Amino acid sequence: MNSLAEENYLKALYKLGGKSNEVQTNALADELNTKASSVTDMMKKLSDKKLVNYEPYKGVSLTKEGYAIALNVVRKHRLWEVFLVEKLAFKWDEVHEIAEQLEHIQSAELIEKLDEFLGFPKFDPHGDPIPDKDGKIYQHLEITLSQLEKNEKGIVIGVKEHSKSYLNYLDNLNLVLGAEVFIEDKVEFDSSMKVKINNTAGVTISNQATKNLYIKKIN
Amino acid sequence: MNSLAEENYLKALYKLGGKSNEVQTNALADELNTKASSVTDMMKKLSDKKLVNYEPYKGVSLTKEGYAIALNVVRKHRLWEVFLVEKLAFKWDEVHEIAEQLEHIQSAELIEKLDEFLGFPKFDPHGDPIPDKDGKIYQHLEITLSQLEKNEKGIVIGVKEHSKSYLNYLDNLNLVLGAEVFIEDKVEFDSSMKVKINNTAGVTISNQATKNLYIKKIN
DNA sequence: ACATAAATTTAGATAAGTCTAAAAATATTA
DNA sequence: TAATATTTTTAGACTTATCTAAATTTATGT
Repeated sequence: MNSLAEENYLKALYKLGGKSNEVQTNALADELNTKASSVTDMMKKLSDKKLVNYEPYKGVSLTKEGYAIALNVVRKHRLWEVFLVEKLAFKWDEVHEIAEQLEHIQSAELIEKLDEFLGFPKFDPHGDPIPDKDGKIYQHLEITLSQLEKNEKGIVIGVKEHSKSYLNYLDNLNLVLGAEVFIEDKVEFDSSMKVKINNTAGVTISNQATKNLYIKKIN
Repeated sequence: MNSLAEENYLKALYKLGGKSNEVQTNALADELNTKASSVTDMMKKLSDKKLVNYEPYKGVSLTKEGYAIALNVVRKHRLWEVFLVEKLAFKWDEVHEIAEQLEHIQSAELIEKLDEFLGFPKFDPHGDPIPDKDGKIYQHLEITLSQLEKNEKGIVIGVKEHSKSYLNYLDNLNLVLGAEVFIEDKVEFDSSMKVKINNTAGVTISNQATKNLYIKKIN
């Protein structure tokens, strides 16, 4: 069994380095709001447990086993987020902190039953893929709204940036998962866009916002 | 905010001493599977935080504030048990360990929403009362099956003993919440009973089993 | 009431996880 | 490439929660 702290390090390692990329000590420390020296300590420990590949001064990456654990934590986090939004009516900008706690509950049976209760969702409320029991991930193409051209249409399928303020901003525009967007115009100067959301009156959206929204192009 | 360990001590204090009864150091140590010296340490800490009344060698009891925290942990535990049984189809003998983890999730809003999602249940899957948001408890009368007389009838409303083996034993007899029992005979020698469960063929049940089952008498 | 037993507390140690400050290794740049 | 800057690690300290063993207090029995 791995401690809460260990799980959080593995998850951060997954977030920053994915399946096998090297991550720097400082990057991990930043991600976890801790100090580099604490990271070093933990990397030694995780290395002893064969959950990470660690060589002093050379960065760290997940081992196969560490990856599996990290992915399972991610799976739990995202399933709980679906539960919170779909069943308990939380908004998508309110669920992260609670899921950060729920993701550490230890019970394989609980998660399988929760998965079933939720209808085996493939994506969480932010459009992030939910790894299945065997670690398989249904990743969708990463086209952002900013990449669409004038007169093209798309469906919102996810967000790249997860801050509360951004999610809240999108929510107010009705730019939620499943919303239809039509590009009325693109402004070359600042790369902002004028779009129609679900066929309502057009609004202008900054590049900062459009480049963080994943879209599926439709006709 | 209180640590997980602190919450567990408060909960144990509630279990053993209720709202305000004194609890001995060793009793607490037994309940928590820890050592008396650890209990003493924690009592000093909780006393500093004004969550318990503690005088060396004299035992401890909850303060008003400590009681409120303990009761909230109990509320969370029991609501999660309802969720696990009613929504995720766990059996009543499988939920305790998972609820022991879930009870420590910190989010008042989560619990209010969960309560609503579950339909504001008054009792958990073992018949234990669920304190409401304000700490009110709907306690039902504590009559046990062993107290019924020959030819009397009752409805199972709860268990006094929560061991997995006992719960499993009851489940196999269909002696679950809501089951109807009719006393066909009482054996004076060993206080065992011959009962009909939901009008099926009579079975014999030991005193050990009948004295741990809460019943509501009916006609 | 005095000796003994039982319960409780104190003292000091340990493990996990974190921190600061200093040392060491690596990277950058003039 | 030598000096400087950046990154990382080491050393030692701290906190929380726990333990063992010894000391102390309270309870019990004759």
